Amino acid sequence: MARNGNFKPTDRELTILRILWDNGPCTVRQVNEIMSKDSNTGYTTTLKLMQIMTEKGLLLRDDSQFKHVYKPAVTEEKAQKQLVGDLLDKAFSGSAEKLVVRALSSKKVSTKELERIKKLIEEIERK
Amino acid sequence: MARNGNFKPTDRELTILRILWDNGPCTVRQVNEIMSKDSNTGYTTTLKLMQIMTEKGLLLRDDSQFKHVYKPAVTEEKAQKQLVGDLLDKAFSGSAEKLVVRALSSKKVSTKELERIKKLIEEIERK
DNA sequence: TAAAAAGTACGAATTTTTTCGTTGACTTAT
DNA sequence: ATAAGTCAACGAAAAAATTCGTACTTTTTA
Repeated sequence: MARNGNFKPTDRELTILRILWDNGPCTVRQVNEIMSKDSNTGYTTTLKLMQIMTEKGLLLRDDSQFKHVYKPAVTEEKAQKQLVGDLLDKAFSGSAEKLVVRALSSKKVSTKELERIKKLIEEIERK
Repeated sequence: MARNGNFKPTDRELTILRILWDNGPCTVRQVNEIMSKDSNTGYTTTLKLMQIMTEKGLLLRDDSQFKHVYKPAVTEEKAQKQLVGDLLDKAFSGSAEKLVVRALSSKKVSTKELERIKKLIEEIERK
């Protein structure tokens, strides 16, 4: 999917990407253990998921060793942009403002974060 | 789904919700016509989708007339909060700041919008 | 070095989503 | 009032996502 420009991971796939972004390249077992903290998942289930994700072009696999090591094929930044862009279109009719409003009101955001966001806005405005 | 607190519409379902939020209560035909502008969809396909959404608790149906009229069971605001919250957790490890950064950099945002967002931030800060 | 442990591949079952054909009920225009 | 058009119900099938059992391979360890 990443290959042909279509990046649309399912929930489960996003969970795995998240784990790999946070922890760096992992084996299936490592991913499975982290994932199982929240929702119990059989080892082979995780394996299959990651194999399919590799086929889709979402993950890259190093199979030169016995324990295959997987890593994301997409940077966190690129994926996040895509996901936000999608949500923007589908749920907010393209209004970034509304999305920001909801984001800021949906979770507690620290004063420091707010300050940084303001700075970002001012930076954008200068261009 | 909305019923048990789980609000997780599929893409297709979100498209339909979007149409109903924008246009107010609609018959299946109306929704189908709007949806078909982008992607051709058979009438019965749309019908089935909306029936299932009704079962799931995503839509409400008035079937007192021959032509059933559907409307969202969830307000746009509530749905948007949910969706942003979900994405926040799943793709941003809960960091609203990052999400906002991505949102502002993923689409062109007008100066006016940026100003309004700044105002919003200042408002939040005052509390 | 042989048994146990850990790993991958494969295939199949299950569930969910998406699609649409057919049928029969209700409305409208003739 | 009847033919043509519009609609909802239903069932079924295709496609996608999720799950896991089993078999086979490699590594570890006793």
